Amino acid sequence: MNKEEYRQRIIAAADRLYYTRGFSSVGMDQLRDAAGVSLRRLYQLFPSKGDVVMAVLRGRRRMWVEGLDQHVNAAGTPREKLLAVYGFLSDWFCEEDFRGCGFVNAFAELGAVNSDVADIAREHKVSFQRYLGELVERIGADSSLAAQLALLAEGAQTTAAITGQAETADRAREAAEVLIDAALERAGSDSRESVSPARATSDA
Amino acid sequence: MNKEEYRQRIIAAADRLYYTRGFSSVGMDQLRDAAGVSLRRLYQLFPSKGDVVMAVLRGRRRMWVEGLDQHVNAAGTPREKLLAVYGFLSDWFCEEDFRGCGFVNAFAELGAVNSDVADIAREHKVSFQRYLGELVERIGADSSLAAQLALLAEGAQTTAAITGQAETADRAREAAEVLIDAALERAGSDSRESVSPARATSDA
DNA sequence: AAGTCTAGAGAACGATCGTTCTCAACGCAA
DNA sequence: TTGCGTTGAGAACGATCGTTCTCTAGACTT
Repeated sequence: MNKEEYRQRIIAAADRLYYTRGFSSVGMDQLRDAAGVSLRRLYQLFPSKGDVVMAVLRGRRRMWVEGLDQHVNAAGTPREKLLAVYGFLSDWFCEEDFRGCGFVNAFAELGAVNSDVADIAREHKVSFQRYLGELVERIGADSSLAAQLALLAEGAQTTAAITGQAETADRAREAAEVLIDAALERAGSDSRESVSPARATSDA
Repeated sequence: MNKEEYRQRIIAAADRLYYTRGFSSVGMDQLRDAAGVSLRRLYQLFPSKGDVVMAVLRGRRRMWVEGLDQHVNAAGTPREKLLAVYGFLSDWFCEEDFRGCGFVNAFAELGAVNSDVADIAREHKVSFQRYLGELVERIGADSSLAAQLALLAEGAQTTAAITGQAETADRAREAAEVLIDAALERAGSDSRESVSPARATSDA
């Protein structure tokens, strides 16, 4: 077992503990036990708890991007790709230990006293909006649609976390369909003169 | 200065400290200094820190309801009342120490280890949805619209908190207008046969 | 085989936290 | 004035936390 494998073991254990109980509720001793490493090795690989926290958040960022890409790429049309975002959320919300967006939670708990945490949370949200912006561009709708769809996704995460209702993702998806169609209508009536309501998928 | 006045002083100081720095970052000593009371009196009025936290959250709940009511009641038509929700958010987001929804933050930091906190956060979100449900009922749209509008408001709060962009409230409002109009169209074409797109405000 | 380096187990340390206790000062009834 | 209850200021306590240190055992080099 090399250093990188130890790192991954620690990050995986820390991610689960921090996510389910909060950051300040989990001490280094508990992390050592859960990861099955010595305190010495833990501090050798991560000089401080803050380093563990940041490594966990970076890992979560990667997993989010991968999971999202996977769902979006599996969808066919650009419109379906946009809606696949909410399918991704739905799958996530159904996991038994789902407890909201890890970055929102980290920002809430540590953002005010740890600027690195605040920064990565902001980056995460901004890059998600950018991601949606690219998908929105492909269906030929105005970029403001991306911001609207991001709000739905964001709201779904916190609502599902607090109320525990995984179906929240479906409500977000339904709202997204309405917003997408409305944006496409607008785009259609802007470029030409006027266009029939539904069905306005752009090219791939 | 009677007991109730002391309580309010303590709650006000705790609210500001907890909201801006997080709950576990603020100790009872700092709270004592900020509130200008003795530790003895603090513990006399609030037997434990958890009691202060719950009192703060209950106070925030009251302030949220009052502020929301104020904005909504100032609006004329039912449709404007629904949109006033986002005006309320906009004003809030512009406050300099805005740091997101206090209940989301509390849930993120303490919800996993403090069921009272998780409960009040859930109650807060559910009652907001119910509130929107009543407003939605008045414009004659389907109740699913309330869930959609709640997601926008929820997403706006976390997005504005993390990115710092107060204009997020305006994006949410624009999306809300689209969703409201679409819901009214649906309601119209259900009860009658078909109806013109915009302008379908119901009676007061 | 001797010496050197590494690592595990966990004790120890210093800081901080929530909470309680001490003690002196004060208000007030008799 | 004397005695009694209450209060403020802050020391003290016990627990916990992040971090470091000690001690020992084993692996590896020559």
